[in-house]
Amino acid sequence: MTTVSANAMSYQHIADAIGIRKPSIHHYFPTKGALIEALIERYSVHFFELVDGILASKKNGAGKLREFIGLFEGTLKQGAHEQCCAMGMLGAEVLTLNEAAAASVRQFFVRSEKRVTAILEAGRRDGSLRFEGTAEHLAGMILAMLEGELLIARTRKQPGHFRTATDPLFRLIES
Amino acid sequence: MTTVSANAMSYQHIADAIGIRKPSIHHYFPTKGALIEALIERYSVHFFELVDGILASKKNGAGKLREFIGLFEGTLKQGAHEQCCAMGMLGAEVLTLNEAAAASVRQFFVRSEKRVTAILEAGRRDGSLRFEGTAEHLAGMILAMLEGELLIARTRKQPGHFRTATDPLFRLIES
DNA sequence: GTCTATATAGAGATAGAC
DNA sequence: GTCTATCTCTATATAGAC
Repeated sequence: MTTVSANAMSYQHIADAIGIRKPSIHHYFPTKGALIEALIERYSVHFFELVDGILASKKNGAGKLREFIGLFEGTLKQGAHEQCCAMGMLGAEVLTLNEAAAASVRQFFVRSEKRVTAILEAGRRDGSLRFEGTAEHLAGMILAMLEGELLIARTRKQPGHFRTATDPLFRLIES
Repeated sequence: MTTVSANAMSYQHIADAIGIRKPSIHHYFPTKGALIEALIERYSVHFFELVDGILASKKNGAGKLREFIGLFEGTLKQGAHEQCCAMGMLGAEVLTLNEAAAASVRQFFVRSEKRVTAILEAGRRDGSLRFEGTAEHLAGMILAMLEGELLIARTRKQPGHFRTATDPLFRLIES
């Protein structure tokens, strides 16, 4: 199921993929809104488990930032479980989602920005990162860069584009 | 027509918006693929006219970069003709587009990256911008940041988020 | 918990009148 | 160039049997 958008994902696709019939899915997710909300919740929990693992590691700030960016790059790999960041996918469709789902997507980005802010502040404290201004604003920029590059990388034939587009960040802020 | 995705945009929506009936649209755009291709072409021509105007201006590189970023910020404004970057919208759906349309979207990003590269090189020459590494790679990062922030900004309630997430760039590369 | 059958709505698209 | 009428397909969703 190389799912590419919430709107493009249908009960029929899911039914075919897991080998049951369409109405059986409604037993678990009565409406599509409920299904998408569950998808967001599941992805979100998984993502922040990984991120909090990174935050708890012994690496310095720059190392944590590289690992965080690696999470995003990993979603582009052939055969990856998720072939794009589910939130970028849903963010693009946020205006078509119900209010609960839209709020969850918004929440995802707010929480992500907080985590990147924490990484940047750690890096500034331990001397591995150097930048002026608030960590929060720079975190917003980095998150935007990552979501945007996932989007752009999927349009490119060039596999290494993600790396060349995100590496310049380290030339700018790494000590 | 607050169009939010190519898949969400239907002949019916267009018909309602411009006051004719669905089949009349097929007279101009026989298939939806043709319609989307025309949309991409039109948007692309318009966008690069604006960008080339910026490139030809007397501003220094940093000024040109600010103007280029302003083009993206403008698409977020209430009542703007386009309420999101059409290419970001289509980029997110690129895997659902036909080959011709997908190639046009890819081409759009390639050409955009070239323009940003030119702006960065101009800025480095005139001394208004300072950065290490290739201008092309940094251009990839900036474009990713812009597309990603358009996406994220639409999920945020906070109107100033675009500005705070893109401003840090200038603290990093402006002389 | 999964199924068949079906309801309802909307999509893209075509035929043919005017 | 725009219309009415219609086709076909697919979508989400429900009822009710097993």
